[in-house]
Amino acid sequence: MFNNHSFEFRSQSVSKGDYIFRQGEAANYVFMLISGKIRLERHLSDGQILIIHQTSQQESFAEAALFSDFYHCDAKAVKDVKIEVISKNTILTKISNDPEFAISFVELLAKQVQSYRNRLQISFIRSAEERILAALKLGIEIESVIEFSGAVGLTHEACYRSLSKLVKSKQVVKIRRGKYRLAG
Amino acid sequence: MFNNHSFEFRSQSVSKGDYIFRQGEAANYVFMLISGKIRLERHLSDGQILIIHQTSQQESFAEAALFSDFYHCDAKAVKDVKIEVISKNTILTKISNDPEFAISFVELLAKQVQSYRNRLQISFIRSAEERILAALKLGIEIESVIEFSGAVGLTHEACYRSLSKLVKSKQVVKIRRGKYRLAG
DNA sequence: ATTATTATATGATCTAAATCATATTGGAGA
DNA sequence: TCTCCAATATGATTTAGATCATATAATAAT
Repeated sequence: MFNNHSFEFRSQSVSKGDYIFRQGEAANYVFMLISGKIRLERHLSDGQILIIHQTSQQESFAEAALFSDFYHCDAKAVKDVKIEVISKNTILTKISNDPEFAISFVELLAKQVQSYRNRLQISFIRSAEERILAALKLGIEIESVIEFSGAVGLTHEACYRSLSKLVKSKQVVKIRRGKYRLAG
Repeated sequence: MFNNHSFEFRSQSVSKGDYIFRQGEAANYVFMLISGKIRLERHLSDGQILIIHQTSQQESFAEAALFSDFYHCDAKAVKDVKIEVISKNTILTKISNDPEFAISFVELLAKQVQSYRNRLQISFIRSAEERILAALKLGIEIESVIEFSGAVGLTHEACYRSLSKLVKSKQVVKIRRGKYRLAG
């Protein structure tokens, strides 16, 4: 969404495995992912890591930090990434001065709200198989079972087991090791 | 947030138990709750009902429908409510023309995103007691255990049991029948 | 005032996912 | 090529929450 708008930003490269920002740091910037893959993750008190969001799309992230003093999660480069770093002030000014931008920004956030509602909904499904099916129907992809298990809130063992059952019952197709898709 | 802005809206009363809109209906309006209490709920395939959101605050709801053709949940009056009904067009125009409104609307949505991330996070906590504690720390209130169980994704039986343990271990205080608060 | 209904509450049992264990596979890197 | 390591995969066991059942208290309805 930032494509159509001129910005004062600086480009930055981050190597795979490195962090773009960490939970608790002062939140001064919003980011635009240009290439690669990033993951937003949060550490739970019991050591579990929750994947808040993950994308390799050209999209912004950490917009929720606009009105927050610090980041509430880690942003990690899952692959080598190129990002654009935009100061919070720049965006707030643009929302005020550029109506078209304001609308598209509101749209972005409204869609995020819906997407979180969907994820919340699937997290309430008790059966592992049903939960995995629901996640796939929502468009959550399985490129790695361990990653996926973090996204749906199941152990990876439960995911492996359920996936193999779903494959047997022909509801899911196994593309290759660790990679699955909805059947049909 | 709509208080400071002049709007063309119509006021409407809805009796307890009635619906303001239903899942699947054409989404033409955003709403502002003036008084009473509303609940947004979604029906899961297994019959479970997920409470998406619930509030008696003076706040807007169904903003996510701004860019959606139909509502994705039911809006139910938990108590008798007074609401203001605002057409989607009105709001979109206002975002374009009123920079101050645009910023506060973005803020509203950004906070909602954070709030859903928080709820998603607690829904991934496996221990019922820890989950309930986390929910209380997030400010989710227990005015009714059955309501609360829907909000945190546990059965009401599990909630009753965990709450009584938490009261015994002095981490939670029972105010009265069905009403609990964090200790301290 | 009496009945009906719903929320609260707790006990007994079941079950499915978590946990723990172990084996295998495939890829990264020396 | 060989070694190492992380991801995949599945088996055995445990356990906590779901489910089913029942009782009681509070509220609403008549």
